[in-house]
Amino acid sequence: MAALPAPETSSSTRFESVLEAVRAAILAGEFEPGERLHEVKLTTLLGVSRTPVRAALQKLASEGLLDYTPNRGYTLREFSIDEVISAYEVRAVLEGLAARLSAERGLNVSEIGTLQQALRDGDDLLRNGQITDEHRSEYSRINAYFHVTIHASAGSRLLNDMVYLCQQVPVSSPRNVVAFEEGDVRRRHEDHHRIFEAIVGREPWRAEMLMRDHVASVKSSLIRSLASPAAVQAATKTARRLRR
Amino acid sequence: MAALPAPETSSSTRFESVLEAVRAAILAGEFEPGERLHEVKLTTLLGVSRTPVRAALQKLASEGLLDYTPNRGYTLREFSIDEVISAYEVRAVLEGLAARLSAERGLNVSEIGTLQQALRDGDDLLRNGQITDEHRSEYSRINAYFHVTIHASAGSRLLNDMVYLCQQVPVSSPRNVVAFEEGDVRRRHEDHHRIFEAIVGREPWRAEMLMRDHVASVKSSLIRSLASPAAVQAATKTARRLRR
DNA sequence: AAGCATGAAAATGTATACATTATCTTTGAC
DNA sequence: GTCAAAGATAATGTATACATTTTCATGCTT
Repeated sequence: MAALPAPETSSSTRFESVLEAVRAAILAGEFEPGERLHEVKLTTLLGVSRTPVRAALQKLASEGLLDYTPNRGYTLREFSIDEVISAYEVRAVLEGLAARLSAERGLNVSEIGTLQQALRDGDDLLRNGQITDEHRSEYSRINAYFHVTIHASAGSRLLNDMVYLCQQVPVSSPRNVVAFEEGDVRRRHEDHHRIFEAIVGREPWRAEMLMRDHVASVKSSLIRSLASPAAVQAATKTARRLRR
Repeated sequence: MAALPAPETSSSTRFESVLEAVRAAILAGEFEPGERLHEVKLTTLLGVSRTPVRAALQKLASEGLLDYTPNRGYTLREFSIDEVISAYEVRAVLEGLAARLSAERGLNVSEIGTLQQALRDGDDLLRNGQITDEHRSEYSRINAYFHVTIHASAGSRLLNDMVYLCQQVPVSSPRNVVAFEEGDVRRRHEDHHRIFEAIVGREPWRAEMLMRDHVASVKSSLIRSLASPAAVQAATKTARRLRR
């Protein structure tokens, strides 16, 4: 069936463990926006010395999650709705560029294989009428594979790093597809087919526009769900938790 | 005359001094691509302990200048021509987005003032026929003001951070305008006038396309100068030094 | 001679002590 | 009672010692 494995996640060094622990705590809403993250507190909380804690905080600041002021330490950034939305705008133009570059360079055999696999897996998953939460979560993984493959085929590390940064913005992670309605999922899967077509057909401009609109549509869904929280409550659940 | 002051540059903490010192050393070509940057060596070289050195190296890695592997330290990244070129592609779509967002939001009085000042200063500078290196360097500062103001008016910190990251890629910094031919400088200044017009006139799509092409043209100039190094030797000078 | 195991050297990871800066509390003056 | 100054407290910045890992050289085995 699905030949796309889940990504591995190991941490050997303490710095990495602390990094993930603090990141998880932040995303779980355990800090207020603007709140200071004291090194010593985290130290006692995590049972390690200040050294790996400092390194982790610096990394999180470079990812945009924390603010840093010399001699004053780190504070949790607050993300306004505007910033979350513009993060999608940024991601849209970046992924659009990735699709264009990919179409210009052309895909290699392995990349074509992965994309076709992702398309087939999606087809299979959406074949039957009903879509459960499990389906959505599974589709989320397939979706990630599709996009990551295209980013990689663009051949620009800078571009890759920046897409990663976009995904570090709370609420703008691709796993949020879980929160979308069934029609949205089907529509997006059809987008994938067309985008693949444009890239394989070496149509850079079309690939860029399709991908751009594809990602921007996530933004629209988000705005829609924020406008009517009762209608699609699942979508705002995470958002509210993070803004608390 | 020119009411646009130069940016200030102070460093209070040692971490910052080390950061700038190492960054300057890298940009001056004092390390080979792929070469390791040993903490202890930098320690003895700079007369500080490993702590600020480690912090500086981590920062430089987050900016994309260094690679990091746990337990194995930092190495200087090598930037292929392709990567430098695609950095311009990225910058083009990002600045294009900034112009679009700026046109959508509209400029405030202060921003309009700064942009008009930049345009006037450019007009004055380019009025007389001859353009010296001093003129280019002066125009470079005016150019930076124009672009930075538009980034800021887009109102997205993520976008700002990413444009900054693009500029950290060697050879792709805006100060490279210095290396351009006279016709290029004049052409770009005219671009500025049209971009300003589009933003003030609240034409998001036009603003985006103009800005995108404006930045992409820098890429074209770079490619041109790389193709015929004898013709525009100044442009490649920095590039060769950094790739050595 | 090639390859592998062993151990020494050196580099990075981590903890901790001390220095410097920021923050808070207290005290005094008005 | 309010404000300001001074000291106390606590936080971050830096240096250094120790732990762990990597790397390299040495010598052994085949």
